[in-house]
Amino acid sequence: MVVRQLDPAEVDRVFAALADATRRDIVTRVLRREASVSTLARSYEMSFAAVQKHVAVLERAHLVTKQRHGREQVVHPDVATIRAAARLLDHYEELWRGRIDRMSEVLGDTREGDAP
Amino acid sequence: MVVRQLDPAEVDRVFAALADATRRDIVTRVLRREASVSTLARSYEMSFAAVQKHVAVLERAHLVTKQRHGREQVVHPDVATIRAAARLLDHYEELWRGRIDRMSEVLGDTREGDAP
DNA sequence: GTAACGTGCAACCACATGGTTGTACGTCAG
DNA sequence: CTGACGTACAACCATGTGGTTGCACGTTAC
Repeated sequence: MVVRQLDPAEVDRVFAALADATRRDIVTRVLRREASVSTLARSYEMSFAAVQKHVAVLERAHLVTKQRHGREQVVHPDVATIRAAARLLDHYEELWRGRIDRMSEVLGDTREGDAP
Repeated sequence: MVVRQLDPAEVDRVFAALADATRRDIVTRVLRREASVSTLARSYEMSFAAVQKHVAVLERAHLVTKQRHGREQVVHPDVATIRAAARLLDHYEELWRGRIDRMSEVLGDTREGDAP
């Protein structure tokens, strides 16, 4: 499967967006079922405007999209971006694996390496 | 394999730490080969103190550890945390998959669902 | 038409972040 | 011993972030 590549500035936005528990909760909620901004807002102990801002941050990071439906704005997840972020972290693990392999090579050690 | 669970506050710190290109570069560098703080500092167009702060942020997020070696402080990666973050994003994808399955069930649609 | 609802946006505030410079201290080389 | 190196830490500044309140505007319900 082809995963869209994110440029560094977009990676910044994605991880920054995920660095807040409320926003992560919004993502998990709309992954289960899309919801309007006001519906989401009722779930949290903060103002509507605050939730609106969180959704805007997620939208700028391309983690969610909004779709107008009458007077409501329905929030949908953008799984491609989540997948791209997951693959980036997987890539870090592969780097680590690569280092283990190089070390094993040097040491003449054929054991399957893993994190210490 | 068992992946250590991160509490929400730690997830905050991990993603916040990864939301900076310099810090991501530091992580990739020490994944390939551990390096002292001063060695890292020479690679970037900023002061030693700035790099030192970036390393401190990564350390607070448990993405790296420091190990004193003489007068040098050697930075090592903490792959367990990277793995935990990757698994968290994988979990989001599974939620999405779960929703697709529920939708398919309701619709009587047996096609393998994927992101639109 | 009117009232309530959902949204967008601006102004404001407290606080964290990313950078700087400067100072101090332990360690290693000569 | 002395000097250079690597580090730690504090003070400072500009900017971004997470929250608030208030207001304006389109949409739906009655």
